[in-house]
Amino acid sequence: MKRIELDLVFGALSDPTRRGMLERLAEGETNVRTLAEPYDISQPAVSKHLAVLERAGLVARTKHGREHRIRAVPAPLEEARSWIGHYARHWKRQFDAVEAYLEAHDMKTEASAPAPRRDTKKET
Amino acid sequence: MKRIELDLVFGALSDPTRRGMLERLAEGETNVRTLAEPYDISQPAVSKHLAVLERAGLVARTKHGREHRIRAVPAPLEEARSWIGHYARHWKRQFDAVEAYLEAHDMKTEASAPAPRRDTKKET
DNA sequence: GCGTTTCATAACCGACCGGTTATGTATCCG
DNA sequence: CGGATACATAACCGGTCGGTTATGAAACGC
Repeated sequence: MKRIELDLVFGALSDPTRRGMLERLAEGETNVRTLAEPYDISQPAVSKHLAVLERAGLVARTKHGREHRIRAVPAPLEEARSWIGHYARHWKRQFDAVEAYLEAHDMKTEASAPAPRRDTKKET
Repeated sequence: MKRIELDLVFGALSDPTRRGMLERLAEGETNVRTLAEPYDISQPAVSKHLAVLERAGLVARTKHGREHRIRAVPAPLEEARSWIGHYARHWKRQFDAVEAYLEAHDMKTEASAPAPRRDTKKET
């Protein structure tokens, strides 16, 4: 369930136009037209991008007459950041260990050691 | 250029199988078969997922004989996290302001005030 | 050498994505 | 009222995506 949400959040972030819109929204609420301004795409394309962002919960909409004011919603982003952060810690540790190993054995650039010096203790 | 990279990173993260693989990689390097084990998909499908992760720079590969040892690479994730973090600060501020406003005016749930009490000073 | 294992590549399929044009629906305004 | 403005929706199109089966290539082990 959370999985699906993350799918949508990361999926929404994978497009530069949508990221650009979110960046713009950091400056404050705007209507759709203003949000679309920097991009050389049709108005329906903008509506679609907004729909994607909305489905992911990244933006919310408040109708003011014929205008739709769009604002960013930080919660899903925090979730995404948290996911990354949670695993990044492990990865970093892992990565550092590998780096240290390669460094120590002077094996940078493509390992593959075909005839291994068998004094390495096979660390399962 | 960085834009394209972020596209790839977020795009790679938008799939639950690939996120699962990264989670698994937090526990350490593995070969492709082991990485594929939890998923009920064909081996070529796994290869494709790995290719996506590799293109995004999230994963690196070292051939050991016929095995390909896969490991996580933290750098692109840090970049993604940093992007989120950079704008999340603004969004949060923005969001809190809006929340406070709605709270103060008791306007939670769908605003749109059709017949506005016209003592509000029209704040552009 | 030969079968097995590990993985990649090719070709194909249905679904979705990002874009378009055309049209519809409210709302504002003169 | 009627036109203009702000937006959504529908229908379509080419490309990518996630999956498949079939096949290929390289390394291991007997």
